[in-house]
Amino acid sequence: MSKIASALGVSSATVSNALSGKGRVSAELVEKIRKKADELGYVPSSAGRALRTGRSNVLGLVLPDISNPLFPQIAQAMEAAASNAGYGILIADSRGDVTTQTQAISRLIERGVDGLVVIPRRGTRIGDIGCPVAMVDTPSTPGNTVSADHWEGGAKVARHLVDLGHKNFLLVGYDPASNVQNDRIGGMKSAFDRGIKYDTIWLETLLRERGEQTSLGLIDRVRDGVTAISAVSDLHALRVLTELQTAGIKVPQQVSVTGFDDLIFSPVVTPSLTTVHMDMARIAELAIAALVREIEHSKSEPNANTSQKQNGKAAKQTVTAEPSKVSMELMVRASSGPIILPDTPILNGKTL
Amino acid sequence: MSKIASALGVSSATVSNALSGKGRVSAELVEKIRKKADELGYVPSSAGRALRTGRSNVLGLVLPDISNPLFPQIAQAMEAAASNAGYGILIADSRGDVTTQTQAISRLIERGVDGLVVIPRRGTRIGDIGCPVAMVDTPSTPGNTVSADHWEGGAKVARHLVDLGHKNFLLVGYDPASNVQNDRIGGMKSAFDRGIKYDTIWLETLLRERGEQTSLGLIDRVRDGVTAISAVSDLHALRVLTELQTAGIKVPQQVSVTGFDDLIFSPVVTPSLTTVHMDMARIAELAIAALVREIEHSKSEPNANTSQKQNGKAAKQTVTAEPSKVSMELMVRASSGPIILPDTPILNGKTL
DNA sequence: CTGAAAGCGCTTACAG
DNA sequence: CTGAAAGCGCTTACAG
Repeated sequence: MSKIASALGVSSATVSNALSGKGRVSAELVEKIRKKADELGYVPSSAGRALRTGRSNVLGLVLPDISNPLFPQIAQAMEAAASNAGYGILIADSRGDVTTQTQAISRLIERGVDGLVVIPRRGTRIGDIGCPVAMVDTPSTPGNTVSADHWEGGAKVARHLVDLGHKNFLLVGYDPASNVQNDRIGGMKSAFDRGIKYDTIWLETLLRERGEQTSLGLIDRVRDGVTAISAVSDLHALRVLTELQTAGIKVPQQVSVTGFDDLIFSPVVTPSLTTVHMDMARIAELAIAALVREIEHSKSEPNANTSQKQNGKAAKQTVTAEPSKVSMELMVRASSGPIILPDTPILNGKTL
Repeated sequence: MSKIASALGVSSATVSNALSGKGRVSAELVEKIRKKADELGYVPSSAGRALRTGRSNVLGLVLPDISNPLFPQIAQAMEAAASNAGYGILIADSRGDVTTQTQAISRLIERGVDGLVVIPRRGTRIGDIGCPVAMVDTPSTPGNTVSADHWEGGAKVARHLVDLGHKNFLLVGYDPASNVQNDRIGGMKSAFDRGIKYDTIWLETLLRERGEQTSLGLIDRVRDGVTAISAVSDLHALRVLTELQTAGIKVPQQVSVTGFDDLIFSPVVTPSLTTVHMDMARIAELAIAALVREIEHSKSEPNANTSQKQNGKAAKQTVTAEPSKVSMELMVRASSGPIILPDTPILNGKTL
């Protein structure tokens, strides 16, 4: 910048004003400065700006588990939303661990992020950390900023299956301690009136005890009359689907299978998977917007603007706007349908 | 920092030296300063440090497509490797587009990254951009820094199938312009000696013409004698697997199916998918290490250290160390095996 | 419309 | 072992 200034014989203040378009510089000078800047390949120093303004224009994204198959959707949506708002995204993986999550948050803060989007490890409360935070979680979790309406999503799939005539369900969860999964299952159950039978299994313990690749014992369930299997994730639905198919059970003619999240493989398998889609772009926009609002706001805030928190008692800065609930969309695809072969023997003698 | 200094009646230089452990401060003073820093909840200003040192300790990660199912593995590995080396990761999605990729890179540079890991859009050459770059691609691409040996991976699966007695293959690619996919397919073919029949299909055009959810016409292939189908990604292998299963074809008894990348669902479907796994952690370590080496190096570099590139002619800074090839590991699982029912009619009359 | 000056928080020679 | 001083690159009142 000083190079541009001296090359043109103007002050760096003028260069700054010209380049930032504050409008206090004559049009022709602006033009000249722009040209020179291009010519010199000038790239403003984010460090200089950050130091002066106290804002880095970078946001941190803390994820419970980057290897989660939903992560691509999340990261992509957050990156796009942040980018539109003029922010960059610094990622941190809390690897499902609460202490790692805390460390990740500290590291991000040390790197000078202006705010944080946290997708918390189940049931984590984030205390005051002296910087704006948007939590993305379930509506049933207090203190969150925005989330999909997982309960409604569960209700939608279940109602769809009930309307198709199904009366005997198997609900498949993974982690019984997950708020999201409990909401989804709760929503499903809410769509069942009397006359509907259902049972719920949670995979986590099952798999830990019997090994990752164990059979889920679905054949027995089907023999006992289950005609619809609803999972809390497409990943589990896929597991169910392929296990049924391997056993020669027809989906959806004999059994309907549904999932959640519209993962990348869901439209691509045969039969394609009926699932519930969340509008991540919207969730991300809301989260980022809440964060940005808070950040802008604290700029004009007159008090306590010393970059350090005062004696460990940081001002409450969690985003306080009313939490937003984003509706979920049912995607009806081939894996769910009316029962076509209800009364024929299910297996031709041999089991798996 | 100045707060700590004045609270203790020492200079900020001493605080700096004490906190950074440079060892020019007496042990007791260091102790006192540390304590005071904790007490005040001191968080060093990354902006101040960056401005002074000229390093942000942040690396940019440019991905062709965040929604790629392999992305979680990549991002997780890069984040971990960077974190271990003391760097943060700023992400940017080039959305498969070359211009977006260029913009993404500029944005990252404007944010002051010290270096870039680029997983290029197929066939992109990144020119001199005035900052260290590590490219992660195929060994067959010139100028890349590190990559998995996709060719070797292809050879490994194919050899595995040949050893199992298969003699008639269908190879499934997606994008015929992808270097990675061509390497994988090339490797497969290299394992076929005379006596092996094979055909290759590329899904991209097929799907564009006939719609995303079209049948791949696998039944005809199998009827014509194909007993092994090898895809360049688990995603396509999954598509193949479920299409076969829906048609009543047994995997692996009648047809073996293999994929690539060991995606999250691969061990979980029935039958679990034989695939080729790449050691992302190692790839990430190598890429980050190359980058860090280059960054550290350019620190001591005496010449041209003016943060701006001189008249558009930036010094060549692409990481030049010999490109590393990381070996790929074959994961033999249930979806591949010897042919058990070679001569029985494949379909019981009805097709799909 | 333009410029001189101060200062954001840090680190690094340089003195003492 | 400790301190005074300079300066990284920017922006923002404040004068003119």
